[in-house]
Amino acid sequence: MPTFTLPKTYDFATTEQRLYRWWEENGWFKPENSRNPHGKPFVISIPPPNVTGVLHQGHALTMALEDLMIRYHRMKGRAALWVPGTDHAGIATQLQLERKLREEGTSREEIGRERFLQEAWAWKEKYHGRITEQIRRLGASCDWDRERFTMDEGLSRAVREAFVRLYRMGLIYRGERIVNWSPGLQTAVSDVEVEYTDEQGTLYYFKYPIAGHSLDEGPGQGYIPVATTRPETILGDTAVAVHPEDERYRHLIGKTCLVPMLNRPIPIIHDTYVDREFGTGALKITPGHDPNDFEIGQRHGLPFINIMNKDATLNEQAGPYAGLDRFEARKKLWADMAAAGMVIKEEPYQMQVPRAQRGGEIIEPLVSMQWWLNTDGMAQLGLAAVRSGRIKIVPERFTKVYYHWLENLRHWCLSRQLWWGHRIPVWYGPDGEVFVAHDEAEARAMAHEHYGEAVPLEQDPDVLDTWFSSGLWPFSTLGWPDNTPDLQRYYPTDVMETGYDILFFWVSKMIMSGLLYTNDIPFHTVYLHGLVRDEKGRKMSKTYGNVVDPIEIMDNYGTDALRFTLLTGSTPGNDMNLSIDRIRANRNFANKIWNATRFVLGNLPDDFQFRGAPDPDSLDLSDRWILHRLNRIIETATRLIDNYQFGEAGRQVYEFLWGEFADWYIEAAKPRLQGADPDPVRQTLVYVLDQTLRLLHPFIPYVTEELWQHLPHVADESPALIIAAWPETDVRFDDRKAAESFERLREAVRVIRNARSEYNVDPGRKIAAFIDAGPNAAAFQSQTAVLTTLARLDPERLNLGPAPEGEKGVTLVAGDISVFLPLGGMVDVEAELARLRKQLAETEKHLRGAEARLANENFVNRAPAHVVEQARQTLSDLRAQQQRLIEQIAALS
RNA sequence: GGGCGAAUAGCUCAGUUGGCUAGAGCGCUUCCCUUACAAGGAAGAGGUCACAGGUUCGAGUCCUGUUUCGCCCA
Repeated sequence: MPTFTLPKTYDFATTEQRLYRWWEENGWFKPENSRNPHGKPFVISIPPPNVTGVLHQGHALTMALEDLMIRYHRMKGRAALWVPGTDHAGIATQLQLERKLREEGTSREEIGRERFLQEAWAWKEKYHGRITEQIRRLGASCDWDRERFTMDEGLSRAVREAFVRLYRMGLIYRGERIVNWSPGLQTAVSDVEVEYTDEQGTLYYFKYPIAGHSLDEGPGQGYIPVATTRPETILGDTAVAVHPEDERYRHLIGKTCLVPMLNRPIPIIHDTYVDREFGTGALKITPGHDPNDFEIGQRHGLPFINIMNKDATLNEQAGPYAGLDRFEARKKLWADMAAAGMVIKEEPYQMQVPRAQRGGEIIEPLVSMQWWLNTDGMAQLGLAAVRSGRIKIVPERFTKVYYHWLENLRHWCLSRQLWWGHRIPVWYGPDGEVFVAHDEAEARAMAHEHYGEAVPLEQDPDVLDTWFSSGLWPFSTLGWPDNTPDLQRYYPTDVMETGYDILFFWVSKMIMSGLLYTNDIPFHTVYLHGLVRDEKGRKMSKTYGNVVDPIEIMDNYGTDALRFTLLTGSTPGNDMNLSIDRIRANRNFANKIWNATRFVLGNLPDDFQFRGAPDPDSLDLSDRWILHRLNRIIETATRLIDNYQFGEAGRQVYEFLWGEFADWYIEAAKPRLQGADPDPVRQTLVYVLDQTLRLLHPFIPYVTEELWQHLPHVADESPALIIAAWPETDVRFDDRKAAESFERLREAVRVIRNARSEYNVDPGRKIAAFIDAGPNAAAFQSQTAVLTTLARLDPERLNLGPAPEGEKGVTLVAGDISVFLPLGGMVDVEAELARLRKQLAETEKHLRGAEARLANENFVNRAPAHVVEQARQTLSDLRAQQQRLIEQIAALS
């Protein structure tokens, strides 16, 4: 009968690549080939992974979520477009490359900028394929013809255009301010690229000598006691500050101190910023090397002294300490001060140490000349877009975090002293005159205009922060600044899905720049997912060795298992712990679907004609039940996905397919397939399976597509599941009564199975049964074959009616159904009585609760009608059950 | 210091307009290689939903406070 055979287990390894290629070759990832090519688009821009990076679970989760949305909307008939691409990741990539150069015994300085960039592009070309290949493996249905790279010519033009516009709007300026300096990378980094870690440090207490006095005169006379965590910065002090109301030091205000070892005179000033409780209550002020001191310095007109070179060694301002590394200088200075009698004490101190997000080295605050973006106005735009509801953040609680961040946003340091990135479009004339232009030709023209003759120009050596270009991503990838057809059709995009950890880095910047350049929101919804941790909740890291490699998981368990685990194991905005056990379980789920399909296919004749939705008049009770349930699950899954409750949607369909379709409907179908008229059950099997595969496709695209290809279809059906229509409920199949009757039948089967197990009835043995189904008698009558199969009853000895008088056996009660199994000698009457009395007691307990609830007028009046109705139903069920139990006990006693 | 999240079965987690006798997977116990699937099937044990109050006819779900853990910001 079967037209072919499928292997016993699902072999994902031979399936995945083949299907992905097939989808892609047929152009089904392109919006132009959707069912409604001119319909409403649904667009996602991929969060571009680092072009030289490798796939980790965070990417896998991102891709799973975005592919789910894209596939769902594609099936719903939207022209779905997922724009893929990669990021040049300035710092990360440059770090990699410099490491490589070091291994080769050279350095970027040695080979020079031009060769370095050649190497960088070669490096990018080499690794670009790896990450995009890995994204493909995850089944990501993005339109590769539209792939972009942040340093493409087009996107680079967008970056220059954005910079020039901002400059001409007066929002970009060059200024000497305090920055976060990364000595290893020798570049400035922005505030968000600094992470603060709690570390055990030391608080150094020392004597700040007062000019004209001797240390021997003691505190308040000869010196003022000061504490610091970074003694080397003493060399850059330009004041000592005390609180104006601090009685201990008030008399010293206006006097002069001498910087230890340098003897540079500095004033003692007062400022309410000083915390009298902290340390000694007197604060050394180093405007050149501390952000807070910088502000105090500006307030008081203090000079700032830069004591450091770019590599964090001290410069000539540090006098005898010039040339020393910052930490050596700390040691040496402290030792010298001790020798000079200036040291008071050292205390262990828990401090927050600023470290580079990339690389982890200690960040050094220092003053330097950089390009800055005044974000004040943009921040207001970004705030308004979310406050007004034009942009929605899911989960909603992150809006508060977003607001707080934008409300306190400081100017953004745009320039990086790196080579890999977008060169800042600024040219300088011989006298330092600044020309900001789209390209060199324009700059020359401007310079010519300015000087009245051609002069040599020099371009700013720095590049822009990577996030400056990724901030343009949703529209630069569609062609901006040109008003391309893609930009017109697909912008604004719909959903920005990414990790909550880059809300500040990226999401906020896209919103601000989108509003500024395109005068529109870049997307209407921000969906934020959490971090993927190991199964014990630890952050995955190479040093811990607890990294669960997604590639390895896909090799061992298949892409669908990984995707389903990530999708159903996470809730929006919350971290998830990824466990292999769960992946294995979901691999088994794929196999279950596989085998359910094998069963269905194996029971279709060669000439089977699938007619789509079954004819309601031909249906049996079990068909009506499963079709009613299918309607409910379509409703639920659709609603949940529309509400971004992807995990719950997946779990619900899983339950439906395994717990209802496979465990019950297929089992109930077996006897009918051997019966006189198997066509209705075949039609229903195929129909429900087809619809369920559709519901699962966005979660587990491979196994569903593979199986769907084997299913029979109606004539005008789409060639592939990927572009097939998302299921819709069919009101003809809403049949609550049938569904409830079948639930009763399941209940009856369950109690019989339970009794068989309790009494150790041989699993193979077919037993007699008397089933009194009360109001469901007719429904049960139609299902005798199902009953006998599922409960392993002897068809000859199945009686749909009350139990015989006086026979020994087991009585089972479930609601208004009672079942009698004449197990004769196996039964201990006393034990039976005890069991029934126990069940009666339990029933009556619930009964009292149900009665009390309904006796409460407030409940009946205030609760919604369906809840009251439900309660009444429960009550009547419990009463029927009580009645049956009382009867049975009486019969046995 | 401010903000946010988590706390539910031995373990990992669901449970979103408050309406169940609180669910799943794994693990555990018993039985079954029944012609879709042993990556499986059947039955079962296991939970005062962190704690204390409150709102409500009704709280795992809402409010207040407390404890523990985690994250973000300063």
